[in-house]
This record gives sequence, structure tokens and C-alpha cells, in this order.
Amino acid sequence: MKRTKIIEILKSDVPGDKFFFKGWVRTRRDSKTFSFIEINDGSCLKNIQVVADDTLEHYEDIKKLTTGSAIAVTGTLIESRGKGQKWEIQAEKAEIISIAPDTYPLQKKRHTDEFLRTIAHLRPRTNKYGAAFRIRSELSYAVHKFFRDRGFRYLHSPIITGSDCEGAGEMFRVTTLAPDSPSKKDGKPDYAQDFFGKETNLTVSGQLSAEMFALSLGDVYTFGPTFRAENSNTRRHAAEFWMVEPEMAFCDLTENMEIAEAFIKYLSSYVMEECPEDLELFAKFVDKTLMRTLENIASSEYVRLPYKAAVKILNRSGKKFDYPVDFGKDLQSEHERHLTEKHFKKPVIVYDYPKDIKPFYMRVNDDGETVAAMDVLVPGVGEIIGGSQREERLDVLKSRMNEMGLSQENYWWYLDTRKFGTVPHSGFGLGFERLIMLVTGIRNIRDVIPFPRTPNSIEF
RNA sequence: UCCCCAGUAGCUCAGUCGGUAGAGCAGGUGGCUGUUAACCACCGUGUCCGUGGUUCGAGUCCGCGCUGGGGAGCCA
Repeated sequence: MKRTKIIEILKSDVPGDKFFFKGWVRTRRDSKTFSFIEINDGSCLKNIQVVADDTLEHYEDIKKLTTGSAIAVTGTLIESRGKGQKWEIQAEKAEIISIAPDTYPLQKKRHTDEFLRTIAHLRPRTNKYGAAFRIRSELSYAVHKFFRDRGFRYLHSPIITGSDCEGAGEMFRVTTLAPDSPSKKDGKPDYAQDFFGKETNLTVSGQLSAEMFALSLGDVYTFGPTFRAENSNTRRHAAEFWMVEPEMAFCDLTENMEIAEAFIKYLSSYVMEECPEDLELFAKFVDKTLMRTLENIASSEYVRLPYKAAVKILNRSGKKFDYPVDFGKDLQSEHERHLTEKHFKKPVIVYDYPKDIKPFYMRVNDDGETVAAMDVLVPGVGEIIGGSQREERLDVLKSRMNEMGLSQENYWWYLDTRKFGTVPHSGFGLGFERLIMLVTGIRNIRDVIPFPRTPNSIEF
């Protein structure tokens, strides 16, 4: 008999069908002449309750089934006589696959997130983490669907990069040189002897690649791992995370913001539509305001706020900030939080930032002091998207690179696109983990990625 | 990297004024019951994070270190 997943069994609308299924025991309750076994196979949040009578073969062994054990069951679907579940399975055959010893760390009670992080290899077997990672999977699909439906092409940008400065923070070095290699030059590793013949790192962004392809295929996006060697110790940062980076040709900042807003709205609607059961768990146990937040994210008009206007609002707020607000200074977390959580109480897109605090590739505005940058700020998570219209004018781009001390030689291929058929284009980066935090209400990035990499932490 | 907080049984925590550690859950045994984090009775459990100090005496006070968490910066 073919195995059926529990999610399919529970979709039944008539009793009487015979099923064969496998899973892990979540809990067992014994009665005089039979035993209730709740089984979960990870296909959905719900367990299926199995009624195992003492007339079954190996019933003595069935009574030894502990939480975490694995079992295969053949039985008939019947309407449950108890409360709490519609269906249950009257077992005809129960075959024990393995018994988990009583040292199994997951118990039938609530554990702290901190403890579960120490057993990251087992935590997806809990309701909460199972739900989080099913949602993560569904949202990955939704990302592809959103872009594909709009005619975007999916680009695999490289993980190893030779660009010595992608401009987004500290990088992890990639090398095949032995640590004690004698091939040193002026006390530094002699990269000419290295695998690629030059210094290489893990990528901090697929943007530059995406620009090249946007200027060829039109609309493209990347979706892959990204690495930052920053010594960041916060609940919002990881050294390895996944980023979605669309890049659009013939697209200005306004259209860029429209796509960013539509993207977040699509993803939050998608998860409400496709993952109601898993979402309900988070609304119940993690964040009581989650559904209201999601409705807000999915259906409110996002505020468009020039940086200068943001500074004005903050200065007039009457609120004492730890850091002063002033043109030319970047907005601090406390400022972003005030705008999105207190003042507007919904997502806010701040744009046209001072050029001195932004990277070389952002397009200089006509005022000469701001660039066409935008950040999407959401309540609770903060910055979830950062993007810009890219500088397409060769002369302006070159002088910006000079100002910032970047070598044009290393970017000859990047500059080529401004030489040959340059066009206005724009793009942004969305932190995928931050999106999952937003839609689940989970407060720590370490709990939305299977095996988190953070400073001093890479056990799994 | 900086600031703040925490570390006690397998897990979640309590521990008074400095006087030699205890509860729930989990586990074991028995009972009961179409049960729902089942219930009832009984049973065991400790490098009190490590290290140095103060003290007659330290889980408790002080120094240093380690680990974890929160906030800040960096950003997605």
C-alpha cells in the first residue's frame, strides 16, 4: 500500500478509507484496552490521532512508544468520538520504525527559543519551528511566482566574487592558500599564487551582476545566500542570509518603490492565503497582533516620505532621541521606529537620502546633494528593503567613484554598461529572513533560518 | 566592538538578611480513565557557569573570564 501524507489524510470528507502513513510520535495516552497515539509527519501542523487497541500485534511494544519515536500505521479513517479533532485512525497494523530513548530533548511542553537554538537539529520537529520553516518554503515559492508572473527572469549571480569592494560591508575571504603558505608579498598573502590569481571573497550582494543582466534581459532578480563578515550582534543580523534582489531596466525610483510595495503586499497576502493554519499558531502564541499587522502590511497605502520631510517630522515630534536628527546624518533605528511604529503606524518608504551617506552606484538627484535611494521600513522589523535608482550617466558615476576613492579599473565591466546603451534602471534588496520575521512575528533572525550563522556560533 | 541583564535538576524556574538547595514538568513504578500539554499516588535527580577573593561560613557579596539574551553601531 502506498504511503499517504497526513496533510492529505486530514483533507478527507468521508470516513471509511484505508490509509498507510508514517511519522513521529508526538504524544501517547494510554487507556485500559487501547492507546491514543498522536503522529506528526511534518506535512502539516496538525497531528493525526491513532487509536491502537490492545488486540493489535506487538501491543506491548506500542505501549513503549515515547515522544520522538517513529512508526508506520495502517488503518481506517473514522470520525473521532472525542473533542479536538474531526478524524482519527483506527489502527489495523502498527509497525515500530524506531524508539526514541528518554534522553530525547523535546518534551511535551513549551521550550524557550534559546534552548531550542542549542538543539537546532531537532527544533524543526516542534510545532512552532515546523510552521516557521513550512512558511519559509512557501514564501520562497511566492518570491519566484511574483516575479515570474511579471515577466522577470531568475538570475544565478555568483557566490564567489573578485570585486574587491561591493560596498556593503566586511567580507569573508575565499582562498586555497594554506594559512602557513610561504607565498607572502610584503607580509600579506600573495594572491597571485591563489586559486583565482587575485583576492576573492564571498558575495555581499548580487546587485552588480543583476545590473548587467537587467541591461540585457530587461527585468531580472536574484535570490540566494549572501554573506557579511560584520561583527553584528543583534536579533536582526546574520553572517549568512538570503536576499532577493530584483533589478529593472527602464525603471526610475518611483516605479522601483511601486514594485517594492507590491512585492511585500503580495508576499504577505500569499502567506495569509496559503498558510492559514501555520499562521494561526503564530497569531496565537507568538504575536497576538500578528493578523492585524499582516492586514495592515497587505492592504494599507505605504507612506512615501522624502528624507528631508522625515527629518522635519522627527524634529517636530517633540520626542527626545538618543541621537540627534539632522540633514546629512543617517536615520537611526529609534528614528525609523518612531516613523513606522508611532507616527504613521504602517510601512513607510523613505527616499532621496543625502548622497554622502550612500554608496557610489546610487543616482545623484538634480539638487546635487541627494541620491535616488529608498528604504522600506516596517513596524517591528525596521528596514526590510533597501534600494535605489542606479547612476546611469558615465561621467557622474566616474566622478562619484573618484570621490569615494574607488579604482575604475576594477569596475571596467560595470562602467562598460554605462558606455554602451546605458539606460535608467533601478533595483532593491529584500532581506528574506526579515520578511519571515515580519509575517510570523518571530523576533529573532536566528529562529527563522535553519542553522543560523552569527559571530562565534556555527555549531550545526 | 560598546552598554545593560542573566547563568541553580533533563526542561522551566524559585531560593528571604550570607547559615550548607526546592517546586512544576519530563523520567520510573502502580492505579484510573474515549484521552487532548490527560489525571491520582509514590520514587530518584545537582561541578548552584568557571576561577580568584572577602568571611567562622558564599547559590547569595566583590574582581576576572566564559556562555546566552536584550539594546546600539554596521545593514538586508
